[in-house]
Amino acid sequence: MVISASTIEEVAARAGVSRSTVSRVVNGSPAVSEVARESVRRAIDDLNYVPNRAARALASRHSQAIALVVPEDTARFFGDPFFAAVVSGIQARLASTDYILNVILATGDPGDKTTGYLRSGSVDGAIIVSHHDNDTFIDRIAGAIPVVYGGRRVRVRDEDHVVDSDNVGGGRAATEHLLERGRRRIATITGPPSMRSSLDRLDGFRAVLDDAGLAPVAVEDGDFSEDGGAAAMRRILASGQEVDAVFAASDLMARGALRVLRDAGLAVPDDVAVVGFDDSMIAATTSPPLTTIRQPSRGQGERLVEILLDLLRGASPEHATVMPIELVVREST
Amino acid sequence: MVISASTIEEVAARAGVSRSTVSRVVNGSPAVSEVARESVRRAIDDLNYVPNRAARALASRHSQAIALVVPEDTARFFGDPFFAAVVSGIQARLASTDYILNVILATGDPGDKTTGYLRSGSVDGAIIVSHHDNDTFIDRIAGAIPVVYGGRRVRVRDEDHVVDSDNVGGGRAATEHLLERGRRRIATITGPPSMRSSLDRLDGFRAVLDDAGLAPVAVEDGDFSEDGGAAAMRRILASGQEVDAVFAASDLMARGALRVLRDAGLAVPDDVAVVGFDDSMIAATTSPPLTTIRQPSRGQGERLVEILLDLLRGASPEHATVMPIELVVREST
DNA sequence: GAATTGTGAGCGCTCACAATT
DNA sequence: GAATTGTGAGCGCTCACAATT
Repeated sequence: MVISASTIEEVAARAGVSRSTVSRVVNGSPAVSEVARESVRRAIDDLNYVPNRAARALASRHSQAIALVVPEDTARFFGDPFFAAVVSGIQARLASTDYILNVILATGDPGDKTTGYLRSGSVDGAIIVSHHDNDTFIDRIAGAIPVVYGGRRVRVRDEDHVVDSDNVGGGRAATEHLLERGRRRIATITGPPSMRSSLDRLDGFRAVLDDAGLAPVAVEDGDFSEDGGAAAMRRILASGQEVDAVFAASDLMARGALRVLRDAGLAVPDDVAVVGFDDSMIAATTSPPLTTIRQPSRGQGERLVEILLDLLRGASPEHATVMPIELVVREST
Repeated sequence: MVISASTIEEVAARAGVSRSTVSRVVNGSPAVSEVARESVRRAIDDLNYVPNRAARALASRHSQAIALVVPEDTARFFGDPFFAAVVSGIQARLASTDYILNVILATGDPGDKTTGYLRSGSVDGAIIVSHHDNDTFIDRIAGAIPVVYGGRRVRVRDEDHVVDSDNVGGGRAATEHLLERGRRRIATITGPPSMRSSLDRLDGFRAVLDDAGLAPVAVEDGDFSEDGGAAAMRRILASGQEVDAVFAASDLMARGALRVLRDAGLAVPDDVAVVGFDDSMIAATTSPPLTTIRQPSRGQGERLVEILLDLLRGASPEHATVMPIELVVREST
């Protein structure tokens, strides 16, 4: 049963006041008498009035909505608990504001429909996560509304507003930990090279091995997915090289690797030590529980919102925020 | 660099035509000369013009957006590959239309902000998935815009438009399969009782056992999550009862159960057979690969869109669509 | 008369300012 | 003069209809 919506004029008529007074009540202006406010409130209840958002946006030039743009494969976005944590941080920080969150899935090249939507005033700003090097449509969005990026872009630009984790530091910490455990034949499973976080974690990994005078046993792309991690692990084993440790650049890929190691009859950590990245919800429930690099995913979501809110109110937040990482030792190393 | 948007009047002036002609070109009307069309196109390009969606919505009374409303815990929504499949079906079916998808996370009681947004003309209709019995805000949405439900509500209402799987049939098929395998001491791990799909799958399970003159060894709530499934399996084992089979009402819960069984030193399927539900992406990669009930999750997403599109164009689609299920036998039974 | 184009009104709000108490 | 209220214009489109070729 869809009831047609009532308008501000109808509410005004019923309450015996003008359009303006209704608008003031709806928007919480203090410049309204108690009597008028009460009468408007009653009329709003009686008529089940909800302000028309398109009209409000047109007049005020603000939509009070922000978009979370996800240029990622749906299965990957949903499959990775890292995103769940970021999103819940975003939602939590937004709860106390008047902004509503609008999740826009922009798999592959989203085309003019999605790009146009984001440029058309439907949202006041956007948070873009899990972006890839070849996502050119992003520039068209950033040319129209304020944008904050979760993770630096592959081509880093100083004018971007970015909330990133210390991925290089995380790659370093994971690798140093493996060296401390006495491992010397270390492989890594990376994220896709189209993402800065993949490159940074790999850089940290390589730097530490370099300093130790070692070379990686293998560098395999696991595409940040569980199946990709499993496939990468299989390739590493199939190459016939000896391996005593693996740094997987996400917990999900690490879980895939653990599965393959178990199926191959290799013990973790006795034969092969494994370090993940994220410390997502799944890290504690793999078998064995996963040593990993914690990044504050939820906090990253909150920070993304804070930067965007600053931008929307015309402030000048810092361009690059780097969240600290931390090694969490469990039983896989 | 945010550039302020140009308007239809500016495009008209530059192209040397009226506002109306620009509108016709933008909206693909055939009643425009080639010359005018070309000149408008150039002006649009030059000015980087994108129609203001709020103005369009206000004038046309259509937003060309539909919402996917998810009254579900963020971690659960993201963690379950079933939703990923439904969402990708929705996106796929929507790709060929002018509608944009707006994912709205409505965890817990979403409050007036979200409800108001959905009632305010921001979207033309809504698809609601993973709804629970106590989600009262749903009625307020359904009173304002057309709504299609993914899954029947706990209180089934004939006037609702619903796309559902044959959950009772799925529960039956899973249980019959276990009986055929010679199992007699069968437990079930259910979804939350606030969801119709949980109740239906349990009904199918009970009916088949009843017909066979058997009683369930245990009925434990696993909350449709992997950890919930693991905890439920632990409770079943701790009860000390003999169990030779488990029907878990989702693949994710089944995976949790498999983990607990392995840790308890029980072999699957030799000691305990396990059937899941969904045939989601993870079913084939558990160890052992999971026997499960396939529901066409992606197809369900597509169908949800089709029903809603019918509603939006004023047609009268059928109220209840039931998607068929199918037993998929792998190695866990 | 058919094809193309433009005009006027209106969608439902906000916001500046004037008017009223 | 301060507190409260209302008026007019305008946000950027669409849509019916009239005007033009």
